[in-house]
Amino acid sequence: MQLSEQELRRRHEREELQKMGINPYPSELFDVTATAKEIKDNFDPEQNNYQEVSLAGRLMSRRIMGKASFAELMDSSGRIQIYVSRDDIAPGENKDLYNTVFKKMLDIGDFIGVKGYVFKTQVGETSVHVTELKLLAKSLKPLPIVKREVDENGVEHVYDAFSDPELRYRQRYVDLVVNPDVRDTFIKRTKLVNTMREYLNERGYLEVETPILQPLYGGAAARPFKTHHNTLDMTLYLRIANELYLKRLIVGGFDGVYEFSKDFRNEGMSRFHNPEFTQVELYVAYKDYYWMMDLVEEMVERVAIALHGTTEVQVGENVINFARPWKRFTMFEAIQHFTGIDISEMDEAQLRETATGLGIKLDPNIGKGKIIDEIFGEKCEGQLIQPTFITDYPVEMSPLAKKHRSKEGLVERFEAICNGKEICNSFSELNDPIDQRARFEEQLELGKRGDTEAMVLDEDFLRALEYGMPPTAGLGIGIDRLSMIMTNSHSIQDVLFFPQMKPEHRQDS
RNA sequence: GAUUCCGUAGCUCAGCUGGUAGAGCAAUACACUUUUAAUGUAUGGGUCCUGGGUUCGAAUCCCAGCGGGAUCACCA
Repeated sequence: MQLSEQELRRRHEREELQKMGINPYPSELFDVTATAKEIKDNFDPEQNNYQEVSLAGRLMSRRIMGKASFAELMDSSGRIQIYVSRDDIAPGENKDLYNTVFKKMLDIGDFIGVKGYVFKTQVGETSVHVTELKLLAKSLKPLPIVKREVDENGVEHVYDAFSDPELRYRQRYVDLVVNPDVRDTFIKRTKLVNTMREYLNERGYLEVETPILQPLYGGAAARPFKTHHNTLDMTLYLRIANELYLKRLIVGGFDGVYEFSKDFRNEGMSRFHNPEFTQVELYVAYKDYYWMMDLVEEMVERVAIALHGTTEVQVGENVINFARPWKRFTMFEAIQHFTGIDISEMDEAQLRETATGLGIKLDPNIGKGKIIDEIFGEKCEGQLIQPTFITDYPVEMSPLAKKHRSKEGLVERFEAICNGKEICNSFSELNDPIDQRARFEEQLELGKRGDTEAMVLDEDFLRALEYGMPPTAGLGIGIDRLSMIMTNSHSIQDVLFFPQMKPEHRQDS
């Protein structure tokens, strides 16, 4: 590995510091008493508070003016200016700590700890006047230098942004250091999950864990990742959904269970798809899908408020309002609304003709349900910007959902669509074991005809249903998708710390 | 998977119809004790993604590969 000039110099400095008796990586704790944000929010020159503070972080910029310097220290809360004067940090005869260590041996990116008192400079910048300075960890690679200036109109200008997407995703640690927005996005993501978890816990539902390594995959239409257990000498699959295990727990007598889970699907990648992604799935006994719509509205509204303080969220060009109640359309109503065509009474041939007439290209092998889904996907979904529930899906698309209580050929299912994309999927769960077996068998037929995403028959799940499962409402929410909307992110890679990428260098195998 | 654009200094980018590499920031040296994209002067820093080809000569043109972005298709 060829080292750059700057890397060689920093390595040299590391050695020089050691020769001076300064450990560039000391072990002992550094007692932090304040953060940058806390000081900037609360310092008041009249109260003369924060006169003995201790804080730690990365050195992010330096402006050396001879015997005194200004620098920026960045901790987890943000940046604060520090003022370092030679005679304050090195009061005796020996000025090495300032002249040599601070001015020459320290670099942007190094972790330092400082003690001192807070004051405001002549231009009014809250700053820490440093009386003691200690190196906490030497940085050997130069960080990208991103400069920001706020002009007289309060508009921020960014210079030399660290913007190369490849570098940002591959070296997320660097992205996080120099791009504060990235940090905010991920804090919001965690807050989103926490808000949901609190909501579900308040209602008494039990957070559980179910297997990721499964002998049979199920609960969704997707191609799985396959792996192998050596001792058992058997094939295992990484889960594509949690549904079938969570329903087993409802059979077992829990009234409400949920799981935040990483799921894995061996499919294409795009700005909406990563091979591993996060869902929350919830199953509640004795409820139906109407009840679940109310829950989704309430929970997602609460997430929006928790993240933004309001139900309104800017997403791209649109302002999306998550305030309850959301619009509700059956799939047929939505299609009629956006195309003017009532397809509710059509047979397969009429549907095919209608779809073709709307300019939709259809695979000749697909059946009635799939055609309806195609029409909806092409003509409706993208136009649904404000959160909207779409209900009552064709039975062919939903092998785990209960048949509609009154509408032939449909199931009791809904999706919430927002910003033209699905954010959740839910149904009254199918609990008739005979019907469930028939639906699995239809899936097997699809599989035989070459559908690589068809479900497999899970005998143990059927056995569980035969013991009896109460009427149950189930829900899945894509956490990554919802995070994208809630943080106004264009790509799923922006809401995953470490999105999947090809290896940087091809590995010779 | 398809189409298309991109890959040059630590970062952001110039580099024309081919003549052997530039800027700003960062770095180094000096000056400067309330600056803030600090400033001034000077200096160093490159596998031009990789491998072939054309040519007297390739960052530039051609071919192949690697990596990435965008859009589209499948899917959450």
